[in-house]
Amino acid sequence: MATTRKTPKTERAGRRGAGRPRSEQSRRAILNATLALLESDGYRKLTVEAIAARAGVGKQTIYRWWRRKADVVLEAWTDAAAKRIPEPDTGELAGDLALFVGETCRRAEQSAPLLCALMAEAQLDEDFSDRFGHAFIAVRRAVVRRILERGVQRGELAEQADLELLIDLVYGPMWYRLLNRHGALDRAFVERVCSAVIAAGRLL
Amino acid sequence: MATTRKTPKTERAGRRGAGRPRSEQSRRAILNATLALLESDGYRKLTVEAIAARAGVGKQTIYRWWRRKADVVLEAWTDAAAKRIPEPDTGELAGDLALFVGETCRRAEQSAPLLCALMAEAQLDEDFSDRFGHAFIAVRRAVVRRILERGVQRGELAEQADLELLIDLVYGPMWYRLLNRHGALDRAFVERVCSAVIAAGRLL
Amino acid sequence: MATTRKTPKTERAGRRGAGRPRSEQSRRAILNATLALLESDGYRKLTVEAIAARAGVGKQTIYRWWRRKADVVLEAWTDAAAKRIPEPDTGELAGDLALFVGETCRRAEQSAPLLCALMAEAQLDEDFSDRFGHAFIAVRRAVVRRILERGVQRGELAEQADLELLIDLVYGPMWYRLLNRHGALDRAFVERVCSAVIAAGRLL
Amino acid sequence: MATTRKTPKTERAGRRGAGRPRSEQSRRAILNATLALLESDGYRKLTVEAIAARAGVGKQTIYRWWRRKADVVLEAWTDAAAKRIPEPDTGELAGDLALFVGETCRRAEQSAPLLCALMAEAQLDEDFSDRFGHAFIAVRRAVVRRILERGVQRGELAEQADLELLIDLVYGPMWYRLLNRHGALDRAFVERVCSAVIAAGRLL
DNA sequence: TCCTAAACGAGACGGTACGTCCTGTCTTTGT
DNA sequence: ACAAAGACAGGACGTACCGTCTCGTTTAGGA
Repeated sequence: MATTRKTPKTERAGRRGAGRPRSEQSRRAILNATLALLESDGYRKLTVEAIAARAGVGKQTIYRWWRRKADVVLEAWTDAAAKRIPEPDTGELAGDLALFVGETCRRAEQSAPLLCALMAEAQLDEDFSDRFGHAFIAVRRAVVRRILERGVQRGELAEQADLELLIDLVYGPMWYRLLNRHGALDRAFVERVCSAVIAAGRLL
Repeated sequence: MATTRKTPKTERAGRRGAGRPRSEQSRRAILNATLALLESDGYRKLTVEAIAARAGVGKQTIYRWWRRKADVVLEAWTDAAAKRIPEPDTGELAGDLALFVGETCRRAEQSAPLLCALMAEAQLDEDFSDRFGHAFIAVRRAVVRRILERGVQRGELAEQADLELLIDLVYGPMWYRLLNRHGALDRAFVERVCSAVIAAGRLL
Repeated sequence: MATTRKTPKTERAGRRGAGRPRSEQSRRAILNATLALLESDGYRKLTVEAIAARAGVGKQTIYRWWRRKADVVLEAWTDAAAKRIPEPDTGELAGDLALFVGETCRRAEQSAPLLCALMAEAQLDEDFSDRFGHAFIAVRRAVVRRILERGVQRGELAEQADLELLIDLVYGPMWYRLLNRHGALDRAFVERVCSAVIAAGRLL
Repeated sequence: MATTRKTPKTERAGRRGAGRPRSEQSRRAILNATLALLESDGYRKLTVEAIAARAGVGKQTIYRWWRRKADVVLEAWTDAAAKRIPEPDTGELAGDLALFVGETCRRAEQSAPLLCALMAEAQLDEDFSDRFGHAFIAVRRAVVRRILERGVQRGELAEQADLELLIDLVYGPMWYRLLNRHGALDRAFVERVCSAVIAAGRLL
């Protein structure tokens, strides 16, 4: 996904200017250490110092490539869950939606603490908020938008349906449950959310 | 709202034991300083030390009455936006919902940064999460639940409608927009969310 | 000796205003830790972090009261070698000088590494240089000056003798040997330096 | 002066094996940058990184040819003040001493900060201390020794005079004033030091 | 003329210590 | 007994340099 880096001097692509190149090994070590620490201690206790120590790396090497802790986490998670959720195309809105929302919820529930921590960080840092919004939220919204657009073309949704709102109906309840932990993202939840979205999309 | 205090020694009511009573003046100063700092610098930079300094108060006085920073913020906001949203009862689901959701969104948009900070804090602190969930989220969900239940009784919603899910459809998109700032909580949003909720609630 | 402190807020004397008073226990712990570490590892390896750790003290507590490492060392040494060298007054210049220079050399040789480190630090830091010059060098020069002045009064030295230069003849060779380690500060050295000073002081 | 180098592979002389030869241009740039930085910021802030940056040179190029920062400084100064002080031989001790001490003080006062920095470094680094002692201090002491020895031969000094001590009387006060900045190395100082040395040397 | 080898600039690397900031607790004096 | 003041132990922060290590490039002989 390539969360934007600091690009310290070199232009990132093209002219592999002078100087020792970035160590892929260190990058991996940092990302792995981050995931391991997240797993064992949670985001609150995750410190840059701990990551550096666990990865056997200087702190500077972290700060050189990531602006803040949350960026490391974002990249670590992105890297780990690299395989995108396949964009389904069953030829029918209900099917597409069920598949996609189902898979999304399944994965979200697995990574719940991490996702919540990222969302929290986005609230505390303007800069990370942007990165998170663009690299993460927006990408996922786009997938749903395409699914819905196909539904409009097939006449399964109203011509003038407010797609942005429908997308919010898909992701809103999911995040709301994730963040507040008052309900599971189970099969029933998925079914009903999908039904609600389709019902709402049929109205003008 | 009475966010749970530490109630340091005295049982809060009854025997107003000896000793200097709590200074209401300090309490106000702390709450005001908190709001002022939140406004000017954002939650990230809000520190207990800064609050104490701004309020002209010892740090201990803060720790004596609130367990953590977020509790102060919660009380500050509760205090400021004290007047509850009236629970409407127009005799019709659509009307009740429109009134309540409209007013909720209006207020939420005003206090957006503060609400987001509280939600963020809830992700980072188990303990505060509980308090936030019970004192805040749950209370507001209950209002919507009562509105919906009246709708069921009047036959405006299906008998077996999943009220929990409908509540999520009310609050989910709102929080989602608040947290991600990708859309406004305007009149159109309110209308369409209400329609969607009602439409979904008519399905089995 | 009271190397000038930062005097953090309170005026140091007089109105012992509110607030927790400075912990004498921490001060002692810091000074002791400093001496112990100096002894075992030398000045080069002496770090503020190590002092704090060894003393069981927060780094802040060190920085609150001393501006830099060398100030701690200066105070630690001053404190330890507190007992001043007695200012001799035998009624005869040769005797006074022999006693004082002898004792000074004896002690200097004992604390050689520490003294050299302080002198080195004074070269690297303008600010410490002043403190060292006034709190240390000047005090010791004054003692010699008084001894010499009594010699002048008794007619043992020329009326117009350049006392400043004579003092340099006393301390110069001593420091020179300390810093360069090319000769001992032994009995012979003391005797000959004293003779030289007196001989020089008899010339116009 | 040839401060000992690392002699990186090549034996320095003889078989100038293959490979790119050392860049005299870089050497000059490093030495100049060092002097410039010393002048503007003082020794404390003189870092290898800063020298490299200012000289437009890789850090490695510095480490390849000098073991530590102080060695660079030593060579920079040696290079700049390259012309040795001529060893005077007027046929008379007083004259020789006056000439040599006068010129030495004149130059020392010019380079005072640099000399003090070198002396400081010698206190902090065992290894550099040796190099400094042998390449610098000892050389200068030898000159004075020869002057004094001629004085002994001519009968201007006592046969058994302690020459080592006399040398300390020459250099000690000078260094002492340089390091403590409590007095100038002016004409009067030179005269009186010389007189004192001769007077002391006449004693047994 | 090419080949080999060392030195070059650049700059990333693992580290260490820095000096600052904030937390939550404590110990005073003052009311 | 509470409050303001402020020192305390602790711990993480982000930065500065250290001395080492690759890189790709340059500059000499020697083949």
